Amino acid sequence: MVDDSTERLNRAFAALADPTRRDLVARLAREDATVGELAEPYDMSLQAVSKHVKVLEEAGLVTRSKDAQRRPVHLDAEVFDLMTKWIERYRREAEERYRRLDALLARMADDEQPTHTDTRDAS
Amino acid sequence: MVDDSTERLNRAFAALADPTRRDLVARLAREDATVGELAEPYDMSLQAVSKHVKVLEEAGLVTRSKDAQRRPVHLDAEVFDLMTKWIERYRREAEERYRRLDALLARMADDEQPTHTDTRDAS
DNA sequence: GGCGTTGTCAACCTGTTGGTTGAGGAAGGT
DNA sequence: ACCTTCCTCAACCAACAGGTTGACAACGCC
Repeated sequence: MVDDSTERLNRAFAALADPTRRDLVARLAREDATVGELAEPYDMSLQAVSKHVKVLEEAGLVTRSKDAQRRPVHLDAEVFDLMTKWIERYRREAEERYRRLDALLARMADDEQPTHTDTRDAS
Repeated sequence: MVDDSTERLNRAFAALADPTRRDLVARLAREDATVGELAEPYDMSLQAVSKHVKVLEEAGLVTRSKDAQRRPVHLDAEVFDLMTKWIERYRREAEERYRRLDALLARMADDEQPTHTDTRDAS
């Protein structure tokens, strides 16, 4: 058991790494659509688009009504949360650290300010 | 020209699709590190980690001081913004649409509410 | 200059991805 | 019952990704 969210993030990020799939997501954000409708604008076989949709589905980004024949694809935004939370966590950590580094550098600059250098050993 | 940010998003999402690379990012969020330090905890050759770092670098997620020999890897959070903006944009669109759909359904339910069906034409 | 440390480059292997074509399954219309 | 529409499945292919090992480049230290 490799931590379930790890696998979900793997799939989610991989799914969005493809520009065609990002475009599908962008369009599905506006309205549900069938595979046929989704395929129309691309210079690509229907089967290829079907595969892309399958990837999105396995990534949990998209669901399909069991409706059959006309089975519209629907965007499920939940996994997005997982991704943004991951990203934001480390972005904040990095920025926080950067902020602290900045403060440290500022303090060091202050310590250098006095022209008479302090040579005493602090121990 | 395929829109520069498309290519950047391709690389960024692809980079984070790998759990080892996400772990590298997580560690680099806390502190800069050399390739050797980064490689230590993994059951994987140094060369493999070096490749991962290169992928992160080409994705713009990480920079290296030209320092040479001891060339610490440093997390650059800027690309994160691009990703979260992309994700949040479509998540919001989807949620907005969902909200509107909900409202529509609520209205339809209201129209059915009265037991005495109103047959007058509203025109 | 020679040596250890640190990291990259190159070649190679294997599995996966993104596309193709061809065949076929499942529902609805007539 | 049959046709059409919509979609998936299967086989195949080229390209890429993630790992390996081996060679070697760049720098700091004696």
